[in-house]
Amino acid sequence: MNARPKYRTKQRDLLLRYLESMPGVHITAGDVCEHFESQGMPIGQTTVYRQLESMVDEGLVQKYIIDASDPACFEYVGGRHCETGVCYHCKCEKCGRLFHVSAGEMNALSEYLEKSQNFILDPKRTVFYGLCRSCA
Amino acid sequence: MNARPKYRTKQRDLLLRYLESMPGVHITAGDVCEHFESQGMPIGQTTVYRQLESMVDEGLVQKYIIDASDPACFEYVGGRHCETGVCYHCKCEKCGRLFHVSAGEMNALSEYLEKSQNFILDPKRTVFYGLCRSCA
DNA sequence: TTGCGTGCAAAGGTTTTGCATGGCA
DNA sequence: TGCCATGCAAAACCTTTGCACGCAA
Repeated sequence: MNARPKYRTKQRDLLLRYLESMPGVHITAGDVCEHFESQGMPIGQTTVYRQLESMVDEGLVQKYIIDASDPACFEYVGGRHCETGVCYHCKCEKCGRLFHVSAGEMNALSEYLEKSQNFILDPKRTVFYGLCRSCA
Repeated sequence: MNARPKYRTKQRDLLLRYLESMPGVHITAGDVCEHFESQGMPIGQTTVYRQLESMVDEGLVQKYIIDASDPACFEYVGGRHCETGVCYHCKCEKCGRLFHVSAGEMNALSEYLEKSQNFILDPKRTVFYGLCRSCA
C-alpha cells in the first residue's frame, strides 16, 4: 500500500500513461497486452502483471475480482480512491452486466456488519451477485 | 434448476451418499476425489465435476465460489435451501477465515438493493470480503 | 557497478473437452 | 439395443515462477 518503484522504465511509463488516459475504466491484463501489441510496442505479459501489481501497491491502480471465472480487472484511480467515489459492484448473473452503487448508499450495511460482526467490509473486493432489473 | 438424471449409476449413488452424510459442510471437487481414492473406490474427476454440476442443477447441492484463486466449494442442501437457513458468507482477506451471517440479518440490505436498484441479491453467490475482528 | 526490471518459456492448478469404453434401462 | 455415464488424457485458461539478459541510477 506504499512501496515505490526503484527504477523508472519505458514499459512502466507506457503502461501508466495508457491507464491514466482511461480513468474509471475496467481493463484486464490481457487487454493491456493486446493494446500494446497492436501498437507495435509489445510489453511482456509478465511485466504487465508485475507492474499492475506494483501500481496496486502504490494505490495508483485498483484491482477488482469480479467473477472467479473471469480475468481480474484493473482501473486507474490515481492515488485518490474517489474520482467517482468509492463504490460497490453489482453483477447480474444472467446478462453479466455490471452496476455501480456508491458506498455512501451502503453505509447501513457496512455499519451493521461492523457493529454486529466486527467485520470491516472491503468495497474493493466485494461484489454483489444477483439479478438486474431486466433479467429478474 | 430442475433437470433429473436419466440413469442411476454407482458413482452417483456413492457421491450422493457421501455428500448427504455431511450436510452444511463445504467441500471441493478435489476433496471428493481424494476421499473416494482413499477409500479404494476412486471416481474419475471428470465424473465428479459432472455429477456435482448435475446436483446443483437439481437443487440437491449448492455451489459456492468463495475466492477466485481457490477451488469452488460444494455443500449438500437436499433440495430444501434452508436446513440451517440461507446465509451470506464473509471472508477475511487476511486470515482467510469464513464467517456466516444469516440472510435474515441482511434483510435491510437486500430490500434496499431491490427497491432502489431493482437488483435482487443472490446469497448463494455473494461473498462479503473484508477484515474480521481479529485481523482488523 | 549494482541490482532491479524485463520477458521468454514453462509451471501451476482448477475446470472443461474429446473420445472410446462400459453400464443402465 | 440405444443412449447416457464414465474416465483417461489432454486442452484451456489466467497467473506466477525460473532464469538469463539488459537497462536505470
